Amino acid sequence: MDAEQAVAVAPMFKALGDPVRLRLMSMIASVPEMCVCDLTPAFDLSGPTISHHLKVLREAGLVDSERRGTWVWYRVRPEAFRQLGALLDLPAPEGA
Amino acid sequence: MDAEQAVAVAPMFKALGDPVRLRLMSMIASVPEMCVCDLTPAFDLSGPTISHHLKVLREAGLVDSERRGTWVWYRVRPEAFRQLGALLDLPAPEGA
DNA sequence: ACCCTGTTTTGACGCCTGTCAAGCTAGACG
DNA sequence: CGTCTAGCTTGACAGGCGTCAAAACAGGGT
Repeated sequence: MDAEQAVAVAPMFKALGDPVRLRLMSMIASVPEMCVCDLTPAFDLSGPTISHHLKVLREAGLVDSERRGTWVWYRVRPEAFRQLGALLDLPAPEGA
Repeated sequence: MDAEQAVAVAPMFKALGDPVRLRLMSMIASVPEMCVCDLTPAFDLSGPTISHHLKVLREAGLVDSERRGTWVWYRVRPEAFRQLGALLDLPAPEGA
């Protein structure tokens, strides 16, 4: 992996490097799409804080959001997941 | 994924969420083990800074280090990689 | 015992992050 | 148009992070 690719991919890992965002990601990935109104009550955090975390996930390219009427829906961007998964398939060292 | 698991795993993603650490990890994972003396010159950073990043990777459980004589050698902890990879195999949403 | 090289620790600095309160915007419904 | 709800943005604050210089530590060689 060269420096350029590292700079491109690191933000995705960084976005997942917070327990709240990891749970948000897991919840969103477990269904085709998820309403913010169902995400927020799962945490002991203010609405703005959840909104902030969702923005981080969005800007990392991990999720997409869409407003439909009153509610906003989030879904995962599967190509981002594939990119991360491919990176973790690094050649396993001997003795693994 | 429950909150407890998220708290346990997030530090691994967080450790990979820096371009320097991602490259370090990639370099270490590409061979059975890697000497710090070969890692440091690959970056335009001071020795202490590289040492700091290696410590973060170590404390996240991603690598192990061992001093042999003059030099210190790093190698990946494959079980950590497997744990991360398993998490990224989340059920893909329809329309992927 | 002493120094020389390789690595880590400590201390300090500025920037980034997670959080909340308060204010703002978008859409639905009278 | 007014107002209600859902969600986002802004501003502020404490704590964390990346970096380096300086100092400390570990081994090997002389």
